[in-house]
Amino acid sequence: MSQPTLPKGTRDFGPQEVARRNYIFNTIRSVFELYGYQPIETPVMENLSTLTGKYGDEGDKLLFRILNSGDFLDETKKKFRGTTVEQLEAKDTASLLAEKGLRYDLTVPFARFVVMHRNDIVLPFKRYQIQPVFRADRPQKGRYREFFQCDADVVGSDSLWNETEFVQIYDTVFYRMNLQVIIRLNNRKVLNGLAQLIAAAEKATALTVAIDKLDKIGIQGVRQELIQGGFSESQIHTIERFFKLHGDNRTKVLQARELLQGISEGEKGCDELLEVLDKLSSAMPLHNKLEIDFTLARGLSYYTGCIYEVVADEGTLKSSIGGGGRYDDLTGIFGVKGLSGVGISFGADRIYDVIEETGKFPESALQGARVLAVNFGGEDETAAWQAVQQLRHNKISAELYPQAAKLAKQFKYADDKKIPYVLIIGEAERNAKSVTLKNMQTGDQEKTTLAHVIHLHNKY
RNA sequence: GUGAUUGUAGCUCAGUUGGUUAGAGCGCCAGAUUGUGGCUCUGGAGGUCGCGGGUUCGAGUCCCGUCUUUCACCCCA
Repeated sequence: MSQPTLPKGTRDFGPQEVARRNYIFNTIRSVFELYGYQPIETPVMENLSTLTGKYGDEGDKLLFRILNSGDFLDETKKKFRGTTVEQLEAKDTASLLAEKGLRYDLTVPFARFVVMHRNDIVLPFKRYQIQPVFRADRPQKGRYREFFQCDADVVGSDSLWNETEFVQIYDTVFYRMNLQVIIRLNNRKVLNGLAQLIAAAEKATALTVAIDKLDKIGIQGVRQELIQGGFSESQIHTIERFFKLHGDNRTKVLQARELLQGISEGEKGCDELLEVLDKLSSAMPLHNKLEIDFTLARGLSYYTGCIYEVVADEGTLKSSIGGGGRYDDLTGIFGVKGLSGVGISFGADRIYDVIEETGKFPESALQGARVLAVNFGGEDETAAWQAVQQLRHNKISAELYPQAAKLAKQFKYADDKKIPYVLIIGEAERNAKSVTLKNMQTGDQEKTTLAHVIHLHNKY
């Protein structure tokens, strides 16, 4: 087949899809800016050395690597002539083939940005970033190889006001999108405290990975997973007491704090959660559900404090449409110690899928000309073109049908493109110094003046 | 990366145990209607059956490979 195709997991976007995506981006952007975040952008590609080792072994496998340019292949062949496979494996041969990669998320490039521009930025630095990221994953429902993340992070502030405001940002964005979501909140210190409580600090990761699956594989599944992970019955019993805690958010945290008594890290995690809840209680009530959820773990290993996850409370997509958290020493990996960061991310493509499925895109997400002027050719054509210019001069988006085609064809064009008004200027109208305006939705049409048309449409 | 699954007209899909010239609906184009879209009627165009190989007298149909789609696992937005 000579038909062109797209790489696996990538998509084209037509005019309507772009309009709807812009609606999502604009909603998120306006809330970010409302909270004082400023935009930055970074390149789609980073040095591989910036990216590798930041996302765990699984993450490294999902990095897209960019083949080096030039005739390096021949050079490399010469360079390694006569060397054995064992010698090759001992060297960093990969970097000879690829030294650049596509970014995997926006957080690591942001950390790199902060380090490189540390003398130019004002701390605490609040930035947002809306750009595509790339993962060499197998595509499936809600999972793409190229997708947009919308991140807001603040670096250089330990204050829990940041954590508090991120809850509000999530709440506000989804409220503006008319979407019901559940904002889940936990704290890594609580999870670490739990691991210490059962004397399994070194297995903290295995522990969190297992209990993170609770809502997916159920209590029995988690038990299985924990048993396989080498946890004892009594350890598992303690773990289960944790995720069986119930009551309102405050009660749950207080109960957890009691269970973690004497484990200072765990107590601190609970105190942080309580502080965020307190701060929120003195603000306007949230529109969406906020749930303290001790089973929330999140994969990225660099989280150290509060962690967030957002799932839609409507539609069928079960995976998260947003997530984030606090990471102490984010920039440490790039040599600048002691800078703490906290941030959140919106998964724009998954949000799109949910809004699409629930039919909640507003009509205004459509865009295009409001008025089509029909083209009769000759002097009529000139008159229509002048009218179009008048409309544009008055900020009314308008277009002239580019040739004197059959009227039915021109009307069908307006119909197909959902242009709501058609302006008709023919010989009769020119003689009467008037125009005919047809409303494509109602089918009504009236003879009027161009000035009146402009007056009418400027009201919108 | 593991395990399934899909591919036939622009779109959604039929296509019998392998058997003439591969069909339908929608869409598209033209006409009925030379100043009016949606509704109706009439006619028309449009296919290397994902791609490559194999079996067979004969393959859309069976076999192998490959790409692609979708889904689950892993992991994640």
